[in-house]
Amino acid sequence: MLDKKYNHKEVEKGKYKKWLEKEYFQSGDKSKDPYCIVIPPPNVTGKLHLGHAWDTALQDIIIRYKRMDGFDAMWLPGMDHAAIATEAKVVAKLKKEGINKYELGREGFLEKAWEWKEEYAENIRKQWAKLGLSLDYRKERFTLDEGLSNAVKEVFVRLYNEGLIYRGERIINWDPEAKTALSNEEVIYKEVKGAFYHIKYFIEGEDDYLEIATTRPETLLGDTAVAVNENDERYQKYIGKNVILPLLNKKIPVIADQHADPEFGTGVVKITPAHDPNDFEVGERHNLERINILNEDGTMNEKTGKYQGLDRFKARDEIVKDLEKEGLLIKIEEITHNVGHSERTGVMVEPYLSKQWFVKMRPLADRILENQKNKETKVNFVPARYEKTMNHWMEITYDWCISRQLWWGHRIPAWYKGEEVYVGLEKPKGEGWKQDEDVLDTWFSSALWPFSTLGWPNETEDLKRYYPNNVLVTGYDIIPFWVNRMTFQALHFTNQRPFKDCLIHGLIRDKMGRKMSKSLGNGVDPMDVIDTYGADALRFFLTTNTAPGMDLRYDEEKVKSAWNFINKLWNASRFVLMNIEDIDNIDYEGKDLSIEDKWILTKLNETIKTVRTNMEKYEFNNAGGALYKFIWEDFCDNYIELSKSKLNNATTKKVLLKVITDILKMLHPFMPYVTEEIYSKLNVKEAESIMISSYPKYNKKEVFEEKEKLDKVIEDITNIRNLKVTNNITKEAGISLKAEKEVEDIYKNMLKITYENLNKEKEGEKYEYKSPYINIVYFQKGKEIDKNILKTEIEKLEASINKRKKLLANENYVNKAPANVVEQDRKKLKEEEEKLERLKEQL
RNA sequence: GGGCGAUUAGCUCAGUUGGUUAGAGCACUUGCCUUACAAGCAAGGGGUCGGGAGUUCGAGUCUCUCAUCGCCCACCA
Repeated sequence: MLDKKYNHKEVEKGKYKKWLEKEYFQSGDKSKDPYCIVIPPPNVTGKLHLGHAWDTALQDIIIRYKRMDGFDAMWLPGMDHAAIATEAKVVAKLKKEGINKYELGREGFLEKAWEWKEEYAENIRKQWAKLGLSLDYRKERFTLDEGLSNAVKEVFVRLYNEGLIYRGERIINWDPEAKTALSNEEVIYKEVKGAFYHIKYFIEGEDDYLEIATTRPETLLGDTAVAVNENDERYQKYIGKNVILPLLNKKIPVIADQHADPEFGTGVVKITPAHDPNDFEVGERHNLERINILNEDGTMNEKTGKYQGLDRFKARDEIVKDLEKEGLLIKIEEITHNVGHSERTGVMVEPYLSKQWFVKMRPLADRILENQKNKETKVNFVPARYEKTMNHWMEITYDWCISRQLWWGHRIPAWYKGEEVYVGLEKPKGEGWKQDEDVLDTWFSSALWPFSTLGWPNETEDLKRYYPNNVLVTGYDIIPFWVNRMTFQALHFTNQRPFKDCLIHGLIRDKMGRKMSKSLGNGVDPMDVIDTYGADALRFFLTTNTAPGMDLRYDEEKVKSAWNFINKLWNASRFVLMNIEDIDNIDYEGKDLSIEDKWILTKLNETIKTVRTNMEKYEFNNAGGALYKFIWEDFCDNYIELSKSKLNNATTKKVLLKVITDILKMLHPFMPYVTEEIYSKLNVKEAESIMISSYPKYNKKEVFEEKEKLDKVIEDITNIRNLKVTNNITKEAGISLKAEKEVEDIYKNMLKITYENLNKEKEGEKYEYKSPYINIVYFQKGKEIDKNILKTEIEKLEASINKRKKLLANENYVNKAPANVVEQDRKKLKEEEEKLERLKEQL
């Protein structure tokens, strides 16, 4: 028997371990159709947050549903080495211990990083277990493991040989804190206060000057030209002349270039090819020298004379001071503008000239855009609008900078000897080859995740069976980083989409709608929530409180509400278990079913249909809502109450058992622990675990037309209760009752009418309620009847009838609206008119 | 500047291809310790769907427009 109250800690205890021991999570039954999800690999940088809990709960719901529904369901776990993020953490940890990364050296550092990885991976597995995720751990992968590293190398080499990977000197986004290049996607633009510094650039040998505005005055040390637009009449006369670069007193030319916009600022632009992507292009066009003025750590380098060694911001201050001293500073105009920051370290990124490896994106992106036009082969986004996000990024894409000046990651498979470059899977033969020191962007390996985890480039059984994956579940913020890249790599290397569907969810926010972040300190640890309310309540909250693709606010009250729902389920189950001890099968006979049995079985089947439809559409909010309503209202409030007077009837008991079994099964993907606990206590069950039982199927034979009748009876009961409450009818009131035989007891039980008060006295005011199935009168002495309520109701009803009559008199409506809709209206009108009759009689 | 989303009850959110009287949870009112559950039961109150225009027999739902908020992208010398 169940305890009196639902206790999530007791319920969850030991279950996950048992599931693992029984190997329920394992895939591979070849007699079934395959269904595969690969987990978005969490970074081995720390704890899982609520966003992970949400993301994985969604996947677990899908995979458990599919497993119960007869698929060979495979959910592949794994983790991401998260190159820059992890390296930053390990560096910080070492720093605390007084160890410098560079003193440690590459090998020593990697050893520490692997130690870190093991520790955090184990922690993540523990959290997955707490959440109850049915992952097939035999398939677990790590982006840096041998197989995946081979896949990475293979892809790099092949793209290189196809001309889709190249090495070149470009302006990239430089993170001076992590001392590495970043991709455009890893740069976050934030609005900051800054200034336009207006500076005089004197014309060589003249008293005249050009006024130039810049937000980064320190870069003037790297200027190699000044540009104006050739159509700009103000400046045409200067083209071809030289200006004197302030502070350095160096001659640089005035050139004509379309980059200078006469409408913007003063119309004159300083050109710093080594520190601005646009200027870089101008430099290319005019063959200008590229002068890099920065060190890797963001300090000024040896080319900057007296400023050498100063931090870039300190140097800016000094330069502005010096300009002012020399009378070259015209004004400082304060502005707010968007400046790029590193996604990981948060520092301002520096556009920086550097030799890096790039993926040539245009052909790969076009492949996606082309493929998305084909309904049969495209990635189906849910909600569909997110396809636009992917397409948009693919339309504007830049070449992808993939090299990172880090140690933790896949080392670039390129070797150099003098001017020679060799790219291959292995070190080339011969002496003197030196491998590239850099590693690859972490997303380069995660882009291969859907197929590299299944064994690609080898033609493995798993790859044949589980690829493409059925669905990928992730947040919309990850589309540009990951979904896009998986898609073009998959199309390029496997000629298929990586997954058929892509279920997108939003971001988790705090109760006030703010993003959860460390700096705000508003983060919620899912493990704390599980401790307080249990994994089942957390999962139900996360997956049923929002429509697909929308953000979700974390609200403890709602988790509590989920807990209450589970407690309700618990108690309903308790009631059933208390009363079915002598039942050893659920094979009831159709002829033995009462009207209430038929009613609940019909409702059950309607619910199964709705739930299944919504599970297939990933609309778990609707599936959860339908279950909530069915369980609480139909089953608990009505069927259980109705069953209480029939507990000596074996059929009633069997129906109770049948319904609670199907309820548990349908809820299982949402709340695995509690459903398993209750299921284990059932007398009759098809499997030793609910996990491997079958998902309920819609059964047309158990849909009965008597359902309509009981719906009406229940409506009557509500109305009669309302009549009693609004008129203060007491227990002592006399009752006269006439009801249809089949439903008479239902009225009596639900209205708590006993023989004592039936026909007891028939004096006093009459309170009457009539319907097709019942005619009941309450007699209460010494009370005036408040007929106002009745009058209002009649007025309302009359208004509704008039409206409907008018509608049905409208030829346009009758001719154009679907027949069933019109028929519904006619039926409704008839009912309303009958009801009006009855009410008028009572007046 | 471009795109996307949101705007529905006091709060947080649903509302599927346009079709009865727009739903839920929490909060609120009233009455109940009825032996599955007081973290519960019963009965209620509360919104005209951001504003405006249009299409339609019929609009929360489709179109246009305006407003506010949020996100993404671009610009930012």
